Formats: sequence, structure tokens, C-alpha cells
Amino acid sequence: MTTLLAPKPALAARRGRQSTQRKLDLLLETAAGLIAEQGFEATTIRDVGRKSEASLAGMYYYFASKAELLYQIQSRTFSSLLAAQEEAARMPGPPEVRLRRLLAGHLTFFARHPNEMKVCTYEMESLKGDYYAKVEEIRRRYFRLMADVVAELTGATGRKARDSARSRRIALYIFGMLNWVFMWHQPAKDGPVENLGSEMFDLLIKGIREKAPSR
Amino acid sequence: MTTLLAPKPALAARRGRQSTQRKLDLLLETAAGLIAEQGFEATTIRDVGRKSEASLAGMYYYFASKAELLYQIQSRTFSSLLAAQEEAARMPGPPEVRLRRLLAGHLTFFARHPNEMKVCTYEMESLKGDYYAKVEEIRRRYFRLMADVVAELTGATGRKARDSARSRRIALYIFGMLNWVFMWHQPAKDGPVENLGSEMFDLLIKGIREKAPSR
DNA sequence: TAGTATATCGAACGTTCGTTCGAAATAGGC
DNA sequence: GCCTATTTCGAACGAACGTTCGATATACTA
Repeated sequence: MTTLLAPKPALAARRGRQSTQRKLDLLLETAAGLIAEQGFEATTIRDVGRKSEASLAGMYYYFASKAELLYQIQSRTFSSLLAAQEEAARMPGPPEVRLRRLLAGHLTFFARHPNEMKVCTYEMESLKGDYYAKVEEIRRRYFRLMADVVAELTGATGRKARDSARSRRIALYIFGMLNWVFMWHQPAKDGPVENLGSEMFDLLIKGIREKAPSR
Repeated sequence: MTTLLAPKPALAARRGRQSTQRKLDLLLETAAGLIAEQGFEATTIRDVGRKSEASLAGMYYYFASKAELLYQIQSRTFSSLLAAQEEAARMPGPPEVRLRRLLAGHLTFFARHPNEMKVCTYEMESLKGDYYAKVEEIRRRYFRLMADVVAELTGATGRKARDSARSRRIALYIFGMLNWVFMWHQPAKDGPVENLGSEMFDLLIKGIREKAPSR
């Protein structure tokens, strides 16, 4: 169980801990950049080491395996995003305002950690077994956050399976819009990514409120 | 130039051509399934051969390299999709109807070729050099198809850069919704994928028509 | 039936990968 | 200035990969 995390903290809490912690952060950041650019399978531990000025063998002091490296990036990033968004969703206000906050929060987080978010979004299926299950659990909670707010807007408060299925799909559409942004957005060309949140909201809000689709 | 395509057709057009053509199709189909499931880098030519009952060396009679195999899947699939959608967009009707057709066409094509579409969408950046450029050219034409219809709906007929940038972004939002479907849709659970097109249309149409965003 | 182009395959090559191991540094506690 | 725990690294291993090559089998033509 501890084996899933970084090397045993042991007594290092007093000694070179800060330096070690900083190096761990550096390795994760470097790895995220390379994986975001080339993909997980195409990225080599040797690459990460070279770019971080660490030896190949030295990498294995910080990670038990290449798979654990990917897990740590995704786990850390997604946990951090989830915590921020849970707070945003908990704050009071009508569902419209909370949806706005969730969209803005997702995009702002991406603006700050683009490489890590790309890794979380596009290398999810590169994780296996326990690693995959653990990250998927976080992902599921994050999805529910969005789906619940959408459900309030569609009026699917009860147990009507039909309404709840629709709000689930709408939440999935929204995540599609959000996650695809990572594929095309260039700050220099498209301006700050945070602006897109409002545009998405305006684009969707009337359609979401419509109870009965025109079908 | 011919080297980009399959082995020289030469005089094979008369001989065992049909059988060869069928085997080529089988190999591409098998490869698409494996790549869609495991990713391009993680998929081995040995894997594809084994599943197609071909030897490892035998694979190289049909493909010059692993990269060319990926290129052929993407090129064939995307060309076919583009042709179908260009016809759908050319047919007369108000822009609303043509947008509906594009959404339905994209999803229907996915329903028929899910593996190939996943490969086109998620392994685009695994192509390099000329292969990448050639496929990107097709992709660009496909994008313009959608963006033009959206531009008609937003009323961005002139050269107003502001309006054209907005319709470009909206088209990207739409592709995000569409492509993300590949990640979550299960026919048994979510019903036929074609139904989603109407739902997306209803969700978006009012927001698209709004000229001035509330900002 | 002989001959030729097409199609297939076993075996091997060179490279690169993830991972391991034991030794060498480094740094704080006494 | 030693002692111990932490951190780094060179070197190597076994496995798996993409690719090549020469030989063999298959099928069509004349």
C-alpha cells in the first residue's frame, strides 16, 4: 500500500528531505512534459533522466517502475484538480453559477498544468490494474461533480431514469468539449484559455434547460 | 510517391489480386482493432500477424514499415469519412439541416468503423513527417466542412475576424463532443450512437444562433 | 509441363527498452 | 573525524522490438 507512493519517507523527513521532495517534483514535471509530447510508451526513462540531469539508475530511487511514474503524475494531478473543483461546487449559488465555476476551474487548471492535464486525459488507458482502478475512482468522483450540477439544471432531481441518463450524457458532452481543448488551444493564437469557459456556458445553457427535446 | 502506398500493384491487378486485396483489408482491420485497444506504440507487428494468421516477415510484404501501416489505416478511413461528409454537406438545405447531417454522419461512420475512428482520433500524433502532413491535410478539409456550416449559422458570412474566430471555436467544441463519444459510448448501455446526434443538435442550436454573447 | 511473378516464411541482426545490483559518493548526528 | 542512512551512478542483463534476407511455396501464363 505504501509501495504505491514515493520511496519510504522514513527519517528523511528531517534530513535532505526538501531537496529530495524538490527533485521528485522536478522528475514528475519533466516526465509529464515528455509524455504529453510523445506519449507514454514512446517516452523513455532514459529521456526523463537525461532531461532532469539524473542517471538512469538514479530514477529508480524515486520510482519503483515506469508504470508507477505515470500513476504518480495522474494521481497527484487529478487529486489536486478534484479538490479544487469540489470546493468550487460546494460554494453556494444557483446551479448556473456553479456550472460556470466548474467550466472555468477546469480550464484554469489546464492553463496552469497543461502537460499534466494532457497526461491525465490522454494516457488514462496506459495505466493497468490497481493503478488504473485508483485513478478511475478519482475520475468517477470528478465526473459526478459535473453531472450533479447538470442534473439540477435539467430538473432531473427525482429518480427518473430518462432524465438522469440525459444529464449524464450532457456531462459527457461537456467533458468532451473541455478535454478536446487540450488538443488545439495555443495561448498565442486563441487567447487565455479561461475565456472559453464563458463561451461554452453561453453556448450550452439554453439547450440544457430545455426539458423536452424536439424529437 | 507511390512508395507511400501499398506494394506496387504492378500486374497483380489480374492475378491473385482479389485475395491479396482481401488480406490487406484483413490486416488493416486487425491492426486497427489492436491499436484502438492498446495504442500504436504498444501494438506489435508480431501481434497483428499472429491475430491475422500471418508470419512476422509476411507482414512486410504488405507494409514497408510499421509507420506506413498506421498511415494506411488513417488515410483510408479519413478519406472515406471525408468523401461521405462532403456529399452530405453539398446536398441542399438550410444550414440547420446540414449541421444535423454532419453530426449524424460522423456518428454513423463511427458506429460502422469504431476501431478505425479511434485510431484516427487518438493516434494522429503518432504519425511523423510526410505521413502526418498528408493525413493532416485531409483532417483540415474535414474541419473546414464543419466550420463553414457553423459559420452560416452564426451569421459570420463576411470577413469579420471576430465572428470567424468564434465559429472556428464552436466547430472545435463540436468535434470535442463528437470525438469524446468514442471514449465512453457502449451500444448496450447507451443505445445506438446515431441518436446522440439529434441530442447534440438540440443542445447547441440556440446557443450557436445567438449573435452577441452575454459578455 | 516448364517458367515466371507473386506470396509466405524461418531465422537472424542490431538496437533499445525496463530493470537490477553493487559500489561509490554525500550529508547529517555524535 | 568516524558512523550511519540517504542519494547517486556505471555497468550489465534479459527480453522484446522493427526490420532484413534468402529460401521456399503457390498460382498463373504460355
